[in-house]
This record gives sequence, C-alpha cells and structure tokens, in this order.
Amino acid sequence: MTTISDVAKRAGVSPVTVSRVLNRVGNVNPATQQRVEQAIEELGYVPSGVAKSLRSKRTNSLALILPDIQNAFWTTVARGVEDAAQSHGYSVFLCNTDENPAKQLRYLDVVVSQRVDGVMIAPFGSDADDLARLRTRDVPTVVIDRQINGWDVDSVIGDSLSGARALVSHLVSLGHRRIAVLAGPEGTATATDRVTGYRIALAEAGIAEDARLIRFGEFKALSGEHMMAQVLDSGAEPTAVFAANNVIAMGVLDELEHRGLRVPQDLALVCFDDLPNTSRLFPFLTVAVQPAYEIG
Amino acid sequence: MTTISDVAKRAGVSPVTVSRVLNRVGNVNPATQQRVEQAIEELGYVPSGVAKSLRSKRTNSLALILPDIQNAFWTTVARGVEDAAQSHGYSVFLCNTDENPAKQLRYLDVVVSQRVDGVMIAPFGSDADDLARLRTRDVPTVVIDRQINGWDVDSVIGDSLSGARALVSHLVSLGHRRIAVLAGPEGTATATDRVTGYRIALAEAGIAEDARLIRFGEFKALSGEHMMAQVLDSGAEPTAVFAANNVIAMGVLDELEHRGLRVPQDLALVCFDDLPNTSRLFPFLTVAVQPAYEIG
DNA sequence: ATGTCTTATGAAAACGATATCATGATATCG
DNA sequence: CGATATCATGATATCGTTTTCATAAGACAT
Repeated sequence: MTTISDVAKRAGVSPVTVSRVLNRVGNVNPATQQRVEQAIEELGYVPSGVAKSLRSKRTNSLALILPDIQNAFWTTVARGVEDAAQSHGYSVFLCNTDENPAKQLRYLDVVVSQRVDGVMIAPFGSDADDLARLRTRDVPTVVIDRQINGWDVDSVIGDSLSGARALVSHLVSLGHRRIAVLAGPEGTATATDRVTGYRIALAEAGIAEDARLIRFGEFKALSGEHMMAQVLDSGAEPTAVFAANNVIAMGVLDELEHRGLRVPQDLALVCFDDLPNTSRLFPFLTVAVQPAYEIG
Repeated sequence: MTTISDVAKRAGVSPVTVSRVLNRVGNVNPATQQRVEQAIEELGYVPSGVAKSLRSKRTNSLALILPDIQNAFWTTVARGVEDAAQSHGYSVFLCNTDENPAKQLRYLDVVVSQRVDGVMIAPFGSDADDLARLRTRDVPTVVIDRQINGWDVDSVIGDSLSGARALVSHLVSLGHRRIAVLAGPEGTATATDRVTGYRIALAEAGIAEDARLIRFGEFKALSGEHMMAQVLDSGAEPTAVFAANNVIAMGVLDELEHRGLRVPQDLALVCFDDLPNTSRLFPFLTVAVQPAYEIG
C-alpha cells in the first residue's frame, strides 16, 4: 500500500508538502502542487483514513444501532440516516442487535473501540445502564424511537402514546369494546407507551380493562402469533386487535389464517408503522405511519 | 479518552505489559496481570481500534456494498453477512449505492481509505473498470449476485439464467405465448442473464421473440411501472409478464391496478426474488427464490 | 561454578498521517 | 536600504498501539 512518503519521494518533496496539497491548506507553489498531484495519480495513492483518524481524533464515521434491519421501518430510517450522513461526508456503520441485549452490548464495545464520531441507537430496553459505555465515554449519542430513563440524551421519538390512543379510539368509534393490545417487550418504552395510549383511549371511552387482552412479547412475527393465540384462547373474545408494530401485525395475520378467521370481518386489526405495499396487502388495515425517513 | 499509558501508570507497569495482558500474549506474572486488569476496570479503558489498526494493518471491518437496502432481498443478504462477520469478530460497514454509479464510486473510495479488510459488493454494471480501485489496491473482494467481465474475482451468484428459464418455461407450460420480460439495466449481468434465460425458454418452446416484449430499465418499482406501461401500449398484447426482480414486480402491479387489470385473470405474473409475505400478498405469484441469507 | 533456558519486564522503533516550529527566499513598505 | 511580511518548504514531534530487541533474575543441567 503506497504511503504519503512514497508520493513525496516520487514528487521530490517532503511528506508535509503532500499533506498540504491533499488538504488544500497552506501555501504551495503551483508547479510543486502539480508534480504532487501527478505523483498521486500515478501511484493511485489514497490516504489512510486510519492514520488520519489517529492523528486528528476524528473518524468521520457514525454508528447506527438498530433492533431489526429486516423490518422495513428500520431500513427506511437507515436510508434517511445514510443520506444525511453521506451528504456531510460521514460513513455509517450499521449494526443489527436483533433485539438482543448481548449483541447490543458487543456492538457498543465495538463502536467505542472504533472511536466513531457519534452513535444513533434504538436501544433495547429503557435502562440507562445498558448505555453506560456511551455515556461514560462521552460518545455523542442520539436515541431513536425509544426513551431512556435516567439519561438526559438527545432523542428522536415518534409519539407512541398519541398514536396508540388515536388508533384505539378509532376502533372504539367503530363500535369495538373488547380490544386486545399486543405489544413488544415490557421494558421497552415504545411498547409501554403504546399500551399506555391504549389504556387512555379505553378510559376515555369508559371501557373497563381486561387483563387477558393486554399482552407483552417481542417485536417479532412469531411473538405476534403467540400473543394472538393466547388472547384467542383466553376466552376474552376480542373483536379488534391493536398490534404495537408492523411485524407483530404480520404474526397476528398468520395466526388468524391458521384459525380461518378473516380480517376485518371476524376481527378488526390496526397497527403501528407502515409496511411496504401495505395498502395493497391489507386495504383493511389501519396503521399509524411514522415518518421513518425523516427520523433517520 | 484514557490510553494504554494511563492504564500502565495506574498499574505501575509499562504500556507493553498492558498490551500483553490485553492480547494474552507472552508471559505475565499473575499478580501483575491482576493489577493491570483492575486498572483497566477502574479507568473503563477501551483500547483504540484506530491505533491498533494503524499498527497491525488490520481493521477487523468489512464493507458490504449493496444497490438497495430497502429491498428485502438485500436486507436478508445483509443479515447473513452480518451474522457471519460477527461470529468471526468482524464489523460490517453497510453501504447503499442506490444503483447509482457515482455513489458507488464514492463508497469505493471511502472503503479503500478506511482500509477495510475486505469488500463484498453487488456492483452496478458489469464493467471491471468501475471496480479498478479495489483491484489495483488488492483489496480482498467478493462480488455478489452480479458477474463482472474481465476480472477473475471470487463471486457468489445465483443462477439467474436457469431461474429465468424455469420461470418462463412455467408460463409456457400454462399456455402463454406472448410473454413480456421487464429487466434491470442492460449493463448489469443479473438483468442480461435473466433475459437470456427468457430467450432460451422461448427458443425451446419454438416461440418467436417480439422486441416489443423485451424491456430493460432499472431494478426499481417506478421503472417496472413504466416498462409495463410501454409494453401494454406497444400493441404486443402480452398474456404474461416475467419481472426480473421483486421490486419491478411491485411496479407492474401498480401499473396493472391503474388500468384495472387483474392478476392472474387478465395477465400472469412471475418474478425473481422473494418478498416478505409474498404468499399472503400474491398467492398467484410464482417466484424464483434465491437463498439470500446463505448468499450473505 | 559456569553456561543455557525460561520468565518477566521495559526501551525504542514503527505504523501513516498532521500540527508545530523553523528556515530561507522574495516581496513590500516607509 | 533596512525592516518586516509573505511564500514555500522541510524537520521533528505526536496520535495510541504493537513489534522487536534488550535485560535481569531464577531454574536447571553439566
């Protein structure tokens, strides 16, 4: 791999001068500059970002830590992040935690060790301790989509509570009284906020809560399937379901299909977060769309 | 940011000894080791990957350059790559070229400058020149999904030709004679291979080609829409359509919907690459599924 | 007792860039 | 014309590690 010294030698100057040409800083004789540029061209020299980072303490890279890169919501967020980063000269490390705390921890170690200039994370759980690695090391951080207790950090968060409340109120206005909610992990703000929104909507309508209709699980299709099955088997006989995100809704549909139940004839369904082709796929489905790209 | 010297000072040893403890190499007195480990703990020290990379010439990072991270096929590939990389201690830089040569070029510069240990790329076009930056610099590279002319590089490629041939033969066996093919960019091996497979299937069935039924565009929904419109307006009256990938198929559906045409009653549709929920979304759709995760 | 091995540690150099300071050559000013 | 500012360039130190070489203290064999 050619270095700045190789270029310098070829152009008959010192490495310092090459650096000056590269960064367009300081004064360089036009003739010299041309010789240097030619040497760079001939050798196909590309400066080492690694060495540059070591000296300058900036890596020009960011980390984006997400729970599920196969979820369309998150890829859209990623796309937004990527475009914004690129237009400012940053590269993005994309990390997929799979909603797995151990994986998340490992990635936090990696990004700290790689000395990225900043981290955007949709954290698992809402416990500040998990993110201690970032806080104690003063890594500039933005939390996405989920709130963190006990750390006053910049965040970009959709209004889960209001969204959930609106969705459930919509169901109520259609005449539903026995509405199930299938949420994500109980420790995650996104999940609890959406359940809270659900509760508020019920309270406003004067409907009593039924514990059998409230389930916490994971933001995964399989979990949606299980939760739906539990609710159906609980004897609570829901007429409508509020899925806390798109993937859970998919699981719900799977389970309903197994049982030969149709949406919306047998059971109404609403959910959070859009999916690609939702309107074609489920014209009957009401969703609370978050501006994923803009969040990114 | 604490450095190895800070740790050394605190433990009353030299940085070399700390390094030895960190990398479990050479002989270190157990008592010393414990002092060092305690100092690391107390200071919350995380070694600088940047400095390590500079010295060791390894970054433990890989780049994955993809045309569209919003396409489920690619996110699945990404997931496979990520899992494999992580289990071997590597991190992955995910880069989205958006099928845009300029973006691709920019990313190639970035990854070369960042000195990643390897690159996996689904390149735009099939011209080796575009990838010259990688070749001339001996960056270990694997090409995914698309073949490159003039560079004998490791590749992981689904069999576009056979897949396309099988899909089109399937249509033929259903009695279709006027079959349209809507492909990606003409310069991309994936697109041309799929068209070649289409041609072979037609030839085998003794069906003459109709130029109006063969379209090249982009691997994007909007392009699928346009191509479908062109074919429908060409007067060629197709009874079936072969979309060269999932996203194009989505565009086709959009266009058909605009015109009030139904699948499969008015027009049969087959395509390459799976989509999430395909079976629920389009029970009528025949797809050639590539093992995306395993490719990754 | 002398020489050879192993263990435990440190000093110094190196990785490839940039920041700082120094130097000589010109240009500009009063 | 001497003083000062500007231009063009280079020497050297530095970023935080790891590699290489050196050294000293015991252990062991002859």
